[in-house]
Amino acid sequence: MARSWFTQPPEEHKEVCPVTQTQDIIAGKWKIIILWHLSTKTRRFNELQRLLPNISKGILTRQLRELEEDQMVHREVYKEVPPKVEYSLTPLGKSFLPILHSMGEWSKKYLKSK
Amino acid sequence: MARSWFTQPPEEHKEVCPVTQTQDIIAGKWKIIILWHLSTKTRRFNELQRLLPNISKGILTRQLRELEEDQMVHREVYKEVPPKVEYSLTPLGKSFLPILHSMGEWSKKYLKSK
DNA sequence: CGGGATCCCATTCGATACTG
DNA sequence: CAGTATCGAATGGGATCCCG
Repeated sequence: MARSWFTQPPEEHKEVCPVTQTQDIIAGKWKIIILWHLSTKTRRFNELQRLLPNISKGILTRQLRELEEDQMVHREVYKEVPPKVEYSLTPLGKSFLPILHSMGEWSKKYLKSK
Repeated sequence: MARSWFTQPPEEHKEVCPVTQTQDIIAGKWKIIILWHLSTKTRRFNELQRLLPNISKGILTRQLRELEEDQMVHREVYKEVPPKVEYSLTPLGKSFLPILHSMGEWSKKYLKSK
């Protein structure tokens, strides 16, 4: 889903639904799982890729860049050879963890695992 | 986003991330706003369409059907002429409202409105 | 009134090859 | 190691027409 605006009739009353704003941030296919894996510790790019076995580099990069744009994730580049890049949650990212947690609890409580 | 499974290497350790399961349910472009409009009261099809000015009938129907499949929304058909259909939240749908609310609060608290 | 069926389009995902 | 670039495939949204 694209970053969607919830617009009233054009030009009339543009308004953003706050819940939708939240939704947009975590809407990428892998974003939630990335946040989950970063919730406990800082991780390197390759580490994340191993944790997400079916993701390709390009996609992982894009998802991380978008989370970075939204200031959920911090990217720390070490100028070494070979390169080393570490990803971690920003304060904003950490502040979102309770919601992630409650989504998980809700799922386990109410959704029959299909 | 499609209903995505978080799979370990094929055939090896299929597992569904609970948080992702939750995400999948509300991932449709209009689902959150539909749930929002149903949170206070039962509404008819046309009423929902008026509340969501930029949605087409086909899409609204599809979003509602998917919410119904996921048992978030109940569809009550009155056998009248002209037809009358009412949508309301199921108990499952209602149980989700606190999360919707906390997503909204998080957004308003931490996200600078762009 | 409340849809279903169809077609089209934009976005996103994903595979592959290449690179500092 | 951690990317970038490119391209094709899949998904989901939207418009339009038809129907009981």
